[in-house]
Amino acid sequence: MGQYGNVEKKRVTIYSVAKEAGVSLATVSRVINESDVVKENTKKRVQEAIVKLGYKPNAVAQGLALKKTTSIALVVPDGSFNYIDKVINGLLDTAKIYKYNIILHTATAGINEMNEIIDNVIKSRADGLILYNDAFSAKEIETLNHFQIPMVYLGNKSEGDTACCVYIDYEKAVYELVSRYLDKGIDDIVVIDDRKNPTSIDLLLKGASEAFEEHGKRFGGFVTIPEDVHNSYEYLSNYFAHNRHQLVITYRDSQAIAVINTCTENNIRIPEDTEVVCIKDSRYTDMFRPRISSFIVPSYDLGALAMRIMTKLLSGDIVRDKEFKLNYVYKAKETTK
Amino acid sequence: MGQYGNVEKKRVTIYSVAKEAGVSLATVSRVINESDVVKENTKKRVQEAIVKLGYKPNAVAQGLALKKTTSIALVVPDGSFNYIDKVINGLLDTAKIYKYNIILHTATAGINEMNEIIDNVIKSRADGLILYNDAFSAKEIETLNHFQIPMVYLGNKSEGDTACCVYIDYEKAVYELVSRYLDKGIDDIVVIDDRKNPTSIDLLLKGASEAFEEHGKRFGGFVTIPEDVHNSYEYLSNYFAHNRHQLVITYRDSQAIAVINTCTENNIRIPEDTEVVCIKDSRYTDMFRPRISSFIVPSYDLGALAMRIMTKLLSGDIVRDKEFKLNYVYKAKETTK
DNA sequence: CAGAAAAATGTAAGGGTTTTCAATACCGCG
DNA sequence: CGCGGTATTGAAAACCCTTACATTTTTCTG
Repeated sequence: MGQYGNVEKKRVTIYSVAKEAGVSLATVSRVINESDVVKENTKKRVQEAIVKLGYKPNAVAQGLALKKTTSIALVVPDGSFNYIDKVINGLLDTAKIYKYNIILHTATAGINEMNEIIDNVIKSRADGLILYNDAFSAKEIETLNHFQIPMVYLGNKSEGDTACCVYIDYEKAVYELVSRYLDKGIDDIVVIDDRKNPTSIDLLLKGASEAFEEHGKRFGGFVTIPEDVHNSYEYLSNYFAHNRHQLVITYRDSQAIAVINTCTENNIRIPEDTEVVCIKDSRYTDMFRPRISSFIVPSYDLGALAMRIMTKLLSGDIVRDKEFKLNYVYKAKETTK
Repeated sequence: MGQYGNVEKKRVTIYSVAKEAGVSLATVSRVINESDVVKENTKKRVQEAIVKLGYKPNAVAQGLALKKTTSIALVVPDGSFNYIDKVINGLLDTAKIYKYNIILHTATAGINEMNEIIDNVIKSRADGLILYNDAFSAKEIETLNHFQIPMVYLGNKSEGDTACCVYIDYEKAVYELVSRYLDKGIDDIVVIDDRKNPTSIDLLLKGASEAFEEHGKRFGGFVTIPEDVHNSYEYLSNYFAHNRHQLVITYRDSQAIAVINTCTENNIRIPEDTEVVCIKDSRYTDMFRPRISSFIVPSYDLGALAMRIMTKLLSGDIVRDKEFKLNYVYKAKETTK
């Protein structure tokens, strides 16, 4: 059985084209690769042969010859598509421009599948690896640093200082937000601490802590969703049915919605009694009622930039900066006063 | 520059292993591929050499030799990740089991990028193509049928009858739903007709029409969002601020939310004045308030099955059925009486 | 128009596997 | 011990390309 089922037509290779055009295969190769040494006349003949035979270069053979595959592996947390939508779009659009293919992998955060993925990346000879790591622990990520694979961390700071990273400075965002509230004398502030997204959440906690410290106070306000809790919505519901706070900060829209729903159901008015801020905006933060106050995050750019950096890395360019922080904008809506 | 940056260690290939183990490369190949003709003793020696050298087979070379890449291309509509989350999960999990890699492509519905994608698929020698096609027009899909690529349509019926398809029988779902309402004497029913998802929407319209016809009535109730409308939320808002209906059927959660928000803002009570049903459930249909009545759709299974079928296709098994319809369950929540 | 330089093209050696077919090693038996 | 046969192993072609280097053709100079 040949490629593509039982098609029995003989394959058309660079040889067929060469024969058809009456040149050597080297010349055909040069035409394909847009080398400018080929005479205009010959080039035309070859191109006609290519069209006539419907020849398409075999990327696998090219990959073998060139020792690169123009494909890069993308690893995202299992079940994350609903919130990394735009990131992936940015990534894919940029990949398309540079003719890279994206091989998609998911890893369940918590279960250390990194070794398995690395294995695959090495076998498949992907040229590089982009890791969307807002849900992976330092330990999981550490696994990656043993390998000499061009890598970009996307969505968070890289701990091992070898790889590039592009992310939003959530630490600063939260710092500014919390400071503002502390200035107003509001200090009953909690951060929803979802242990399934440790790296990102740690930034939030850090930002909040700093702000508190600077105001001579100690930050202790986190609601920790234990790692083994399956239904975090239920967990939060349960908590907020019995606890009140002045300001609740969440990372994901779904958590903000859980908090808001629960408060409303328990006659806690939003924003009068409790204010809620979601760190990352999503298409739903604006569709939900009340509209959820959040930071507006350039997700598309995040993905696009990560891919751009990857291409630079792969083309051998020296990438001087290791950390790329993208800006965010705070947008107060209806869940804050 | 070698594979993976400036690592200068000589590559370890099947030759290195052969040398290390004192056998020929053919034997190493046999060990790798778990051929059972190799003597136990030799096999052990080879395996030790593999471990010692850290050898990983080069999938590119294998691909060339075997004329297959164990990778399959997945095409999804641009910007669809927020709603095909689970489908992709099912697909990837299954792909992992069968050791297939997924190459991810997006195509903007409406702009005919299929040719470009086909080109890529052929160049990259992906073994097959899975098309999530709830947003592609028949014309776009037609392009694909010219090529002898093993293909599975996911999320919708295939028009060209060559390829397999796995989908939810939305037509029947809507038929049943509408019939139920008509039986109750409710006939001011509209379907949100988003021209950006023609194939799926057409099924809805068909299902509704049938039900009406059977009741001796003519169905004319669609609110068509023109293709050139960017912000469909706004469009729907505008419409529902000035029009009332007894039952509104939408395909996506975001459309249902738009309708509900607008109705509420215009003092149209839900579900008392207007009922709303969303065809596909999502994590948000249950988080939104009021909870949105919807069909519960086995999205994960949809993806998993598509991939399973693909593996069957590729292993040369005869796939007798062409159409795989998956079941759905209707779940009345708070937007219906 | 010869000869040198430049331009265009061709030859052949990889790149790392799989697999067919041939060669060798090993077995049991007479 | 020799033979037929089977179990292992090896040699080499094939998969389809790129590219350094060699060769041929073209162009230019005097």
